[in-house]
Amino acid sequence: MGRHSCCYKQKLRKGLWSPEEDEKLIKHITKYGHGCWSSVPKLAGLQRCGKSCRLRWINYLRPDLKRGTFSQEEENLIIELHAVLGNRWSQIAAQLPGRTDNEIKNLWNSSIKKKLRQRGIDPNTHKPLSEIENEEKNSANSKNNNEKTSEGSASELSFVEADNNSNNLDKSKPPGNSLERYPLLENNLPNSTHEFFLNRFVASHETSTTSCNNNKNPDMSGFFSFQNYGPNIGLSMNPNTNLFFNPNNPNKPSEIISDPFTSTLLPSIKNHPISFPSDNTHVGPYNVKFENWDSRTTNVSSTNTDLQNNCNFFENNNVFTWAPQDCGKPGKEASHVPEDIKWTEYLQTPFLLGNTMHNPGPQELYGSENKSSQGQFGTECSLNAGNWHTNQQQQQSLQATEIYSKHFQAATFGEFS
DNA sequence: AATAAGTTCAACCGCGAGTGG
DNA sequence: CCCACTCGCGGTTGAACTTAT
Repeated sequence: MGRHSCCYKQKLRKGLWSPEEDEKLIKHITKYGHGCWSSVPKLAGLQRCGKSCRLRWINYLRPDLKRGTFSQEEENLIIELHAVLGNRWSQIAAQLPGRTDNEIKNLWNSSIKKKLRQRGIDPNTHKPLSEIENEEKNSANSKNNNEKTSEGSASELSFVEADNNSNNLDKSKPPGNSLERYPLLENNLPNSTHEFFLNRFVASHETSTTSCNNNKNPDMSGFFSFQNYGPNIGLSMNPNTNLFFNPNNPNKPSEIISDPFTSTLLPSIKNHPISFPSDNTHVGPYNVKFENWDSRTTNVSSTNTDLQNNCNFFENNNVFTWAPQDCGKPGKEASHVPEDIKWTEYLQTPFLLGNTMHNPGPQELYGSENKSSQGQFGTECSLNAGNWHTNQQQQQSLQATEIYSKHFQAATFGEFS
């Protein structure tokens, strides 16, 4: 592991975080918010650079992290999303509440890739490996031919080639031959399948961030039809991964997708009526009392009407963005548009996902193994250095949806305050 | 028991985007 | 437009851990 140049200049600490450092960071952020990350280490009394603090918080200390082993449903979802989004880990992570992009990326590289290859599926293109080999042969042939004629035609083959080289992954394009894998889109596909996906994403993003009364429909239906995968990988044939589908009509977009805020209350919220937890269980590595997390997260008396009437509900209440409380630059804060909430966050907020993923049992969610020092998702980890009390039984009894509805409640109704 | 090989995952690196002066 | 700064992202690294020999 290297060292940030800023760390090097300032002779800052690097490497693994000690419990003492974690404690300092948590205390600081829970009390003051992170503000400008660059100022956090100084204010928190840490010999780290702001970047390192940010990373530590986002990937490890955040209270809404799930941790533990990935469930089969989560893996399936990752595979499906990867087929659409490619290596856009942050967007994939946005679909999996409590998971970080880093975590998902690691899982992909260490586990899922291997599994797919074992099943004869190319993890980059999500096509059968045999098909890839054929295409490579054809590509080689056509390349020889094209060299004699013209260059630069954006062919499917060149796309596959690019995808096969992860270093050259074109982030603007989802991988693979979409027509084959997204049959529902056949009638809708524009000239470029990749553009189609991108446009959908961009449109939905813009829609959600610019106008809540906009009825643009980020139609995601038909994205997933992974006939290539075997049953053990369990993809879209899994009825529980109907993330983007209207369960009554898979060919039509869900009401949730079409208009998350104007027409009706989020159906998933309806289906998962909020009930306050009797305990104060959190999923992060520490049990944290939020004293002054963010002015927008506390003292919020929110109702369903708020959700309906205020399209900026999440933004105003900062439920998911953990935005800075004070960014040191007054102008910036004054005109602070809360951190950009991606379409994915609108659409697949935890309670939405809870409705789309079946509720896996605790064993399924977290696995039964006790990963010694990795058991960081205990609910009652003391802030005492080196004394991380875990209560995995209690933790494991929480299902994903419960966990996240709790956090939603907590953030919305001031549970942490 | 010792060691090599393989795996996991926390953390770093470098880049690009956004923003303000 | 340029520059400085911050933030966030994806790729990569390497220490710690696990498994195989």
